[in-house]
Amino acid sequence: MLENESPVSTAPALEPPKKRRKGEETRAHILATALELFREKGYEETTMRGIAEAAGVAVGNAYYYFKSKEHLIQAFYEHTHYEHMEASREVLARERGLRERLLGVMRAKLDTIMPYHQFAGVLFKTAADPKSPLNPFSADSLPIRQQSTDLFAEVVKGADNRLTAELTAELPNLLWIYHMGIVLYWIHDTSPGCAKSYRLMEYSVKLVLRLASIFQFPLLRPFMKELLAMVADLRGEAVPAASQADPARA
Amino acid sequence: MLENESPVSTAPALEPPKKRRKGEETRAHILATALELFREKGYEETTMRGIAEAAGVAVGNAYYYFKSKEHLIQAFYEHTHYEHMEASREVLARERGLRERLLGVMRAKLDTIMPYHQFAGVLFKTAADPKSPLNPFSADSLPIRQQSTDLFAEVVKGADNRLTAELTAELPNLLWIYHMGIVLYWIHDTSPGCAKSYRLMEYSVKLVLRLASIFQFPLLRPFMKELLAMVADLRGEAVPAASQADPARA
DNA sequence: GTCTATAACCGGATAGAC
DNA sequence: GTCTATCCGGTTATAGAC
Repeated sequence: MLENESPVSTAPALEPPKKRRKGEETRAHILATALELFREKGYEETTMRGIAEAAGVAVGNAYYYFKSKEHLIQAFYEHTHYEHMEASREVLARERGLRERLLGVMRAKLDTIMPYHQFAGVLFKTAADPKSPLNPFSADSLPIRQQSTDLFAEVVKGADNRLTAELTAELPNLLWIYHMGIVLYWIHDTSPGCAKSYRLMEYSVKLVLRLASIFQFPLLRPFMKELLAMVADLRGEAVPAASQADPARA
Repeated sequence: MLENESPVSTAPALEPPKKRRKGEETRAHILATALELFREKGYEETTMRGIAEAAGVAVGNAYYYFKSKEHLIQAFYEHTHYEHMEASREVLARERGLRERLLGVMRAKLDTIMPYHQFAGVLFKTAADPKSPLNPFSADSLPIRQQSTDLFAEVVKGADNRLTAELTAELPNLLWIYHMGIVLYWIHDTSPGCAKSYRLMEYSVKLVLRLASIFQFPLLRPFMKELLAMVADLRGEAVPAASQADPARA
């Protein structure tokens, strides 16, 4: 025991510990091959046998790295998520106006997912199942959902606009939902280049911000407070999760 | 030729033409058995072989009546749709206020789908795929979608409230989308008795109507016109369909 | 046109040997 | 970590009976 394990806090070597390296490569290679085939032939038409063969591995090996065909999608989903975070970073560093920031982040979202439009339906198909780990509300998806929500928080916080505290607090969640709605529209959008989705996005950003400012009118404040209270109530506990069931009454 | 065919416009007999009758019964029996099994064990766990066996028919026969396992869901979907139409009829005959009418119709919607909450996820899963005939925007779903939209038109038209003409024209489509959103929330709702979905529905109905009346203010009319124009633009041509491709430039 | 029975195909998923 | 063999279930095909 206690051989030369725990390479965690050693020097930032260019070469990661010899262990793990091979596996990571195989994993990445299988994923890349799969995504390529998905783009070429679509999701349903691509078989796990086909992926394994094209990647030069055995079927069982593909399953060693990805628990199921759907999990390949999850990996893809994470992939575009990080691309989006990256693209958003630039926008947020550049823009100070709330409108420009939100617009930029939303445009970046559509831009990063566009190459996958043809098999986006499958993504959403599996994501729509409440029992699927791919479901954006699931515990498995929490890290990514949290990052996305934080991103929208950053959109709001870094802007020079003034908003009420209540709205600032709830807006990130509302924007996350809003962006899911846009993606949902995009999935069903058959217009050339998904031009309609872009138009919807641009218009609705304007709309959202106009609504936000309208509801700042003192006359409408109680209205907004009620709305935000409702939203807060209806959010939360997406999945009971399998963690220890605490029998203590809260 | 021209034997005693075309029983179409004869007397409204209680007994339909002897042909077809048996088949309809078998079909209904298979569907009922399938839905029962779905409710008992869930969709994935129910096999076509199991359905056939429980219904006392051969597998091939089940496929004779339903092109695929998914098509059983479509049949179920139509089933609850008609139940909803039925339940709504009563409400609309009784109520005259727009709020009460919309509330009643929406409540009826949730009530009719509640018994199927546990496998509703699968329904939506298949429905979310743009390529699936189950997709609510597909050509296959057009009849039902049309009926639903007409139902919402009836909600608005039969009410004693005054709304602008533009709003009255577009509201049915908007309400249809709105009701899909509520159903989407419901699918992911794990609260006891889906209480949250009912709360969301009741609150959002109030919200929708308040919004509608707010946007009638003369000051906000241009805002609303712009919004409605956008909605009209972004709606339409869901699926290119396989009908004759007319090469003439419009 | 409705139905049975049975075998086969295909592809996602798993078991267990190396 | 990687492989081969196998299972399982949706789906199809066939061939025939009422």
